[in-house]
Amino acid sequence: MPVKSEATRQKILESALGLFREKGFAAATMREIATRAGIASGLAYYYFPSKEDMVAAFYEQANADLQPLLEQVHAGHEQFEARLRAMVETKMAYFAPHRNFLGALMGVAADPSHRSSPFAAETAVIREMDFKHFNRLLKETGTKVAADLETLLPRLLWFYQMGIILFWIYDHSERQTKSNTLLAKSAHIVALLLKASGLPFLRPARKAVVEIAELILN
Amino acid sequence: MPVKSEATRQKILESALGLFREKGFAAATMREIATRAGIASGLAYYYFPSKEDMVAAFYEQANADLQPLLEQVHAGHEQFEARLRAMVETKMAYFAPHRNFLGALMGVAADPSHRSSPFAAETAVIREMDFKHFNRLLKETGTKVAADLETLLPRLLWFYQMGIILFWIYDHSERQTKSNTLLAKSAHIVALLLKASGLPFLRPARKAVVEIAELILN
DNA sequence: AGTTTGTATTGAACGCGTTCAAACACTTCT
DNA sequence: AGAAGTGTTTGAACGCGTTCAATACAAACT
Repeated sequence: MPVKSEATRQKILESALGLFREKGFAAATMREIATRAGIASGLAYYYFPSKEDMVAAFYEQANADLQPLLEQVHAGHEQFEARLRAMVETKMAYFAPHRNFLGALMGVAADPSHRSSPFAAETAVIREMDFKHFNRLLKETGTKVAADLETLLPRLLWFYQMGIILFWIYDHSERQTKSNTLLAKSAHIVALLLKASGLPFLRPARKAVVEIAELILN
Repeated sequence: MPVKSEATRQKILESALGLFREKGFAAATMREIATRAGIASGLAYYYFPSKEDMVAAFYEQANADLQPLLEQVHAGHEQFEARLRAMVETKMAYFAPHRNFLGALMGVAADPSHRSSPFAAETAVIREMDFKHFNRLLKETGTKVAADLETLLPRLLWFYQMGIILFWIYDHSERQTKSNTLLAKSAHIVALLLKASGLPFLRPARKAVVEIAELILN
């Protein structure tokens, strides 16, 4: 019966994430995680391939938790810019208690070959779900762009979001006000750019951007 | 006498960088580094605070080596776009033998609180030297931009360069052709943008970009 | 009822980066 | 020459993430 087993897995994960939040990823030792979970030191490896894979579990948990919240965001905002902002704000708010922990982690984030990087193959499922939300953002707010941009845009917006969140993680300003300003101003620019991207005389510029974006994303 | 001491330091550094290049940062153990350098396992810590600080020494070495090469680049290119490309190409060429090693490292690169991140306080000196080269690029190629942009531009170009190099490090395409295309196309766009940035009707757009750049850079 | 089979759990052991008291080497002073 | 001091070097030891043979447990079969 996998019931007993699943309970143990949860105990370990809770213990781990709690300690990660309290003292950061590096300072939380596997032995301490095991002690708090009330198990032997080796058992965590029966459920998780490594310490880092616990982070992957955290991402999955977070992703699942965020779905209903994003649903509310979609329902609550008609305009592109407002909804885009709300989407990113929602994620920041959700991750806020884990901000330090994410900071300790992000060491690893830029490396796509790393399991717990948001760019890694292992996190593809979560990424795809995110793409879908940006797709929905475009569709439901009636944001029309040229066909060549349309395919790329969800992924470009996802990159944009990752950039903002990365900045937020390392934002040392009081109550992260800088991040909020950055989000507000940049979201406005994104909205303006999308509106402008259809203008006939900007076609060459758009083509150039699309070319580069395709190079990077494919 | 620091003569003997400096020789030991060099032996250790050579051994370390050699092993880093051959098997990557993680796989090269301190004990193996010590063995190859012909010293006791603990001695490396007399010269370097940690394994990671050997990487800092590598950056410093690379930075020093690159100065005369960049000098040549300045001398060899009159036009902004050509010189910008050559600057980045020169760095890629220099780091090419260490590409894998850099990849293994970049895990840590995004984290500014990390000693061996290019964004860290510890690497500020090297960064400043780089800023100077971009300053020179602007001055010597007679690239004039509006005053509000001028102060920020060297740092923005540095960011641009870091982005390209980051892409290059993880570029799995044959002989990194994608990176070269990206560099060529993006350098062209940068040049066009700078020319366009002075146009009167683009003033609001420039202001918006400057505002965001100041938020991020300060 | 015992026996087998498969899963869940233990804790000692491994190699890693790092620390540190002790030993060594080399000047400098008496 | 010896003592004292200072700068190098050693290697055992520590705590870490991780592995794994051994064990406990629980259900299924005879």
